[in-house]
Amino acid sequence: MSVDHVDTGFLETLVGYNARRAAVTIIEVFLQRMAVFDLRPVDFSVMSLIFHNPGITSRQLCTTLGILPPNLVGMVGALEKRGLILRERHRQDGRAMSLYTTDAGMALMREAEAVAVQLETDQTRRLTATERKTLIRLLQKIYL
Amino acid sequence: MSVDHVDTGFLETLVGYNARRAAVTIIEVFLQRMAVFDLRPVDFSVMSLIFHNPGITSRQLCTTLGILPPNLVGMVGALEKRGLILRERHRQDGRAMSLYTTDAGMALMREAEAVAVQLETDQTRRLTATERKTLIRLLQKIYL
DNA sequence: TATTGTTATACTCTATAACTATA
DNA sequence: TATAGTTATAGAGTATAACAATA
Repeated sequence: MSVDHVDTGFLETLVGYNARRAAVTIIEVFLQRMAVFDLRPVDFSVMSLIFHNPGITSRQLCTTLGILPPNLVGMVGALEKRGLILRERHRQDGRAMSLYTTDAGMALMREAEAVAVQLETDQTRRLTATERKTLIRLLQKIYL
Repeated sequence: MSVDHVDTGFLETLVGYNARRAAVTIIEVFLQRMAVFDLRPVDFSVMSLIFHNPGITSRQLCTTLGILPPNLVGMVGALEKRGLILRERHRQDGRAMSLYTTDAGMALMREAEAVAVQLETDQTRRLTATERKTLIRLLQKIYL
């Protein structure tokens, strides 16, 4: 026998379940709208951090975003190949690489971040401005 | 040059970014504490839905949890092999499989859900009971 | 003709080990 | 001796195509 209505009552009492479902829902739309920039969420995060933190190192990117170094190499390489970022040897530490957005990278990110802000508005359309602020504050109380 | 302090200001204005970070933080602890039951988050969700919806079909599980049918087969097969669930041919629809938790499965889920509830309390310890309720309500406004 | 479940398989994402260059 | 970056590779997670059985 199947069931008429699936009872998700218990799972919906869990913050982890709800946070994951909400994140997945937003990421789906993110993927669609960022396809024009050929940026996955992780590429967007990496570009945004380099954009707002010129000279940030690969290690700092990994620590901030929870990416493992071997998995960042390919991403940064691809972004450099596309002419969106530059890699320079760090001036004080010859082991590290300093990352910068190129003019093309900056132009792309200005557009991409505007799309992200619009997407944010659309995806939280059922929330008031106050509720959206509250939601973000409560989420940060969990992971920060 | 590296940067002294990484500015994550822009990313932190995005609900999607915050929801994902919060979800990942909770899931990390979930993995640790559910290891004793040998249940990943997806296994827990599947077991919980079968537990609270006896007779639910594979198709209903897939639709509810956003899992693709080919990827559910192995999970259900493993849970059956462990003696936690039973699979029966659906009585009205010979194509479908009805799923039920065994006594062992029910006993396991009573324990596992108690651990999930405790984990919930621990992970949201910086939130008041009201804030936790608000957080869940706002997240559901996004994905439901 | 459509749907449920299944198999096989490809693709992506994430994780581990080991190496180099530098500190 | 430790750290930043890199390479190669393994493992986990997710996706598509095609099929049998049933509706």
